[in-house]
Amino acid sequence: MPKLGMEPIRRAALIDATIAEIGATGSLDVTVGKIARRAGVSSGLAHHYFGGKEDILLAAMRHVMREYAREVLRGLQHSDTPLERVEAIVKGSFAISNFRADTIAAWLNFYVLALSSASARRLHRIYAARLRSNLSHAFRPLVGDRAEDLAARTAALIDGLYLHQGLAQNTPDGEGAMRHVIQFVENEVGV
Amino acid sequence: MPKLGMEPIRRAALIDATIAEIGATGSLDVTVGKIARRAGVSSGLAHHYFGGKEDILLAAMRHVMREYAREVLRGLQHSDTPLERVEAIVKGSFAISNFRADTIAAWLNFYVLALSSASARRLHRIYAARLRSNLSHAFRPLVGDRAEDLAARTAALIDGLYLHQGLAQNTPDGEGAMRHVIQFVENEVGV
Amino acid sequence: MPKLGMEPIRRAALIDATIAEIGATGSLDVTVGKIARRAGVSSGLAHHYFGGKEDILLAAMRHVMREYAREVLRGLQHSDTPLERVEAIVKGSFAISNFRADTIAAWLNFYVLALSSASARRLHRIYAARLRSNLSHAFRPLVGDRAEDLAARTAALIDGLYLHQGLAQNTPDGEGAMRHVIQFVENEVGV
Amino acid sequence: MPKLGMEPIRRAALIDATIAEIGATGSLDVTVGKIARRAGVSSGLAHHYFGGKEDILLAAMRHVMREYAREVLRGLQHSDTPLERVEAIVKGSFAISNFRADTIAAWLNFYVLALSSASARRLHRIYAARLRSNLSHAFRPLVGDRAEDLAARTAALIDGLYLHQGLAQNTPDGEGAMRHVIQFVENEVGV
DNA sequence: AATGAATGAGTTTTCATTCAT
DNA sequence: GATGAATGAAAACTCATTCAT
Repeated sequence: MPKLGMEPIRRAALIDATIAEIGATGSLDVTVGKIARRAGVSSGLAHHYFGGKEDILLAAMRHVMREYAREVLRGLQHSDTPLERVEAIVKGSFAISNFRADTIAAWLNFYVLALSSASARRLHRIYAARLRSNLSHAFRPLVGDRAEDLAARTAALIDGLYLHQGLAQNTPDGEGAMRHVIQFVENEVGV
Repeated sequence: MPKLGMEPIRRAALIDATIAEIGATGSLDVTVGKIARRAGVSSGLAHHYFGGKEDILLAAMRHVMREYAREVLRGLQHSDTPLERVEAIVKGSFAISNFRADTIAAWLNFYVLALSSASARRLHRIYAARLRSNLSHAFRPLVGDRAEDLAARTAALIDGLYLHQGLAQNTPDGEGAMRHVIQFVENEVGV
Repeated sequence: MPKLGMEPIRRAALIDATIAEIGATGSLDVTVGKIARRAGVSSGLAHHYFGGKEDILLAAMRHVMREYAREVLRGLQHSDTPLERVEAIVKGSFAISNFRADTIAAWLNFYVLALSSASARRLHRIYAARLRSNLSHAFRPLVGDRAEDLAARTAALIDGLYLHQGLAQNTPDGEGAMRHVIQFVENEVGV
Repeated sequence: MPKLGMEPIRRAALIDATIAEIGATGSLDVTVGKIARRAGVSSGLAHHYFGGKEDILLAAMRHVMREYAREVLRGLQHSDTPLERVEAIVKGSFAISNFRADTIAAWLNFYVLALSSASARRLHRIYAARLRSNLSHAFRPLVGDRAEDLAARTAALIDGLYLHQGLAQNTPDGEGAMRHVIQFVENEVGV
């Protein structure tokens, strides 16, 4: 007899398994079968819940993005000055909850998937726009019209550091990456 | 005697076709058959010359990297001051010869491939080390001990802009990306 | 729940089809697709159950060897004198259950496969050692120290007759082959 | 300018290379390209001289069989008594000129090829008939009407020992195999 | 709900064979 | 005569997806 309310548990398990699997192989050439096995369910069930492989991948990315958004939000709620707001966004990007080898691999693969998949592209645009907008608003009181420009550069730097950390031989160094960005920001806003 | 000296011609055609094909699909899920067809040869020939799919991909990336290195070198030869040297490296990264949609897609896919393929990783390390070293040398007369650090940040910014440009809806804007980096650099070295 | 317990049925069907296919072509240049079709399943399923072509081939041979061992065992259980034991082993080798054109073709191809495949060689060694040991034990009460030597010669004669029968134009004549060996044995032990 | 009289040299080199290649891989899954390379010529030339792969294989086997026939003939010419004649045939079968790992692998593969290839079968029949006839003639003065039967058994034993020696772990022991057969023969004819 | 049996399309890879030069 | 460039058919193998139970 099927237990009631299993669905959310299964979905979560499959999403976690997906990220773990991407982290383990380093690519999206991950089989639904392996994801399902890692989640302790059958491959059929994975399809049943998500529809298809791409949907599983996107659900996993949505989860990662949600975690990231939550982290940033938490930071913003404790920020009073504009500079603190900027730093909260940056810190959220490199908080350990997102900045694990698994998650970084998922992000990078997702970026590249956005080149070929329309739905991934759509999802990516949402994320990118929100990050840009967050940064822009935070920067405006500090640099006025340069805010847009600075937000773009900051976002690029963040993503570039993700790339480098993802490809580095040692464990991702969130602290170090964060300092890079904050130093850059402080230099730009002239603290 | 058979047509002699076809090999370099075929190899070049296959490499070009590979980059074009990656650009067209946006991913490395590109079939040897399609690459070969685009190059006007049979799939068998592609294997004959390169050995296998991964070898074709790596050969294509080596070609792209060589083009990039050539571009940077050309710039460095016309540079007299340290700042000019930095700018030459940056300009090389965004010169139209590398900074086309095709090539950017290849670069991004290559970065992600380095997560899962040992030979891609090896190749990537060589490229990354050279870029870092070039920037570091150029920065040293300007900022002394901060050179290493600044080189890392600059490299990350460059790669981040690649990522953003690759995912932007419009044609890649090398000029704009370049200005971003140069502005960043000038701000950091305090011109 | 899906149809359960299909696995043993499919495996048996695939093994039978493999032997039939080898018999039909006379070689191991048999495609997984053809085997699968003959077994009434898809080629994917054959891989699913066995892993790969070589595994299918080896599973088929293990089946043939098991049948042979069973036949010999049955004979031995009804044997009281040493000579009867020898004859039981010989009869088992040429019993109709093994000595059909199909099976002979499989054996011969298997022998030759053992020249190039380590796992086939391993399997062959097991079979050869068991046959030798069975014969040796049976011969010892009859010829003492000559048992080893005689076992080797008998085994060679059996395999040689397999070869000849396999290549003969008419249907394999197990009876005739058997008589050859038994006559040889009786002559050697001096009955 | 092509040297005159190169053809026989090329053919011989290709035949030797074929046997060596079969010995090295232990199977007939030998590529024309490898054979040609080993012989120091192009794959095109191999086809030019022999027509196709099967023709190369058959030419190699014809060569092996010719060597064997020569060996036997030489032995027969020095034989005076019937028993000496039998022994000459047996010795020829295990003379080092045929009984090398390479050659044995070729023989065994050839036997199995005869199951699926009509021309190999034809060739095999010629060889088998000749061996049988040689043995039969030699046996007749010794055992009269049992000659046919004894020839068949002797031929089977010879081939069985080939099989066993080909699959043994150590270097082929022609001497030992020969003794096995001669002992068998002497026992049968009652020396 | 959940399984896992089953499919079959799609991809890489290998090679005998052909042929222009 | 001789080359080796080029082809393309054939085969193994993988995997997303479907579906009966």
